[in-house]
Amino acid sequence: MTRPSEVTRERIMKAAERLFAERGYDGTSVRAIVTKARVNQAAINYHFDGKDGLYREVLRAAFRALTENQLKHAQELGAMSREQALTEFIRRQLHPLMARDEYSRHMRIFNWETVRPTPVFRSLLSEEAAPFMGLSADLVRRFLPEADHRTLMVASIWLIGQCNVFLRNREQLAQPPIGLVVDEDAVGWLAELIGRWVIGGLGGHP
Amino acid sequence: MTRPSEVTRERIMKAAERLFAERGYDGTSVRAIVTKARVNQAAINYHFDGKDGLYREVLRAAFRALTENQLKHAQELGAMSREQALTEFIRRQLHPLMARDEYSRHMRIFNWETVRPTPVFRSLLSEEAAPFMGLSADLVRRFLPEADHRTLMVASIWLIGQCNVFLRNREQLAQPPIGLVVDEDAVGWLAELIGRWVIGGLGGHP
DNA sequence: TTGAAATTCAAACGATGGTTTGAAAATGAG
DNA sequence: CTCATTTTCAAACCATCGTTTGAATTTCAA
Repeated sequence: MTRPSEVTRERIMKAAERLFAERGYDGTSVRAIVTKARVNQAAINYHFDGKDGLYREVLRAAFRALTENQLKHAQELGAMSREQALTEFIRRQLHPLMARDEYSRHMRIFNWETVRPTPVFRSLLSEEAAPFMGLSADLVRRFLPEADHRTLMVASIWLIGQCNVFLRNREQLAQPPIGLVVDEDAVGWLAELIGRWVIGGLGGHP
Repeated sequence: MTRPSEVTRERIMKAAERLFAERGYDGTSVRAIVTKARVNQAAINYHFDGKDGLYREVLRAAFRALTENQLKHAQELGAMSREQALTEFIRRQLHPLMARDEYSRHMRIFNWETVRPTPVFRSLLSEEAAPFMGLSADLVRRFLPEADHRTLMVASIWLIGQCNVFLRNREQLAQPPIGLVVDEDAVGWLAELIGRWVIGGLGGHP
């Protein structure tokens, strides 16, 4: 059974996630959230102990969903050639380019955090970023088996960052004078292209 | 002679630049600005016609300084080998890693804009981004002389984005569990490393 | 020195922010 | 059904926000 309190909680979370992603923490008012969620003004304080508490909850949920989604397909990469695995990893990173889905909403919330990290985010990152970093490191190690720890780490970060420009500036890039519109087909093409460059850079055989 | 109005204007600009970079537009109040600048409350409205006008001014100044700084050294790149030029370009991009200087403050203001671009920024970008993109495109073209327009453009964007992860997440990366602290020497090392990967990816000879 | 223009200032304004309140309504175990 | 608990609600509260006001002060050409 879904207790009535659960449905308003869920409504608030959903509305808040969208608004936080769109306008950031400072940019969204609790009044905007309760209006979008069609709940009472005081509901946020009752259920989440204030705007801060709600944001913390939204952030945790986004983080969990995001890492789960990436790690879920981690084992598949092990079965591929290193070149295939790397291209697949990149393709998955580029996925938010295709649609304004839940996934890309979570990414947006994270983007706000990279500009000015909240303490919640900092701890979340230091506690749970390891598996994701590890995934990238595993991919890189197959190309640089003899690299020292520091180089390997930098390479992992570098790999993670390969798609960021395209993700972060999607809207700007779509407009003149660039005009780079990316549909489903184009994502595959883009992943291939970036994949080839990354593989070449790491000394693979594209 | 420096008119008295000029010094308060300058004080406001300076304080505002720092605060906007640190906390973003929504996160900084005009009261915080006037306190930091040690000017009267109404000064912002008198000199800049409101918070919006001040922000516009700060943004324009940051943009101008940033592009000038890159384009000023553009011609030097032409005299180098393509590999040298590309590494130098990357080193220059990594420059803000070294110190909390004016340059990195401008970068931060831009980072806020990439999350949620203001109309001012949009127009600024569409009007004046061309030369900077062109610089990147020139570098890339020396490696991909036969690439079509679309590929060349994507490659240019890709090149510009190579250093973003390190710049944007500097604070986080410096902390555990990564612990990537970057001093002046390390920037050179990092530029070499990234340079080699990019060159390799574009089919050069690292 | 004079006087009009430019600039500074303290105070207040209206709007919006997050949060609190106390009562009303809904819920569900006994 | 009963009644204690949980949940919703409209209204108000208080702080902060960006901006305005009108007078005081400073500036500088005449």
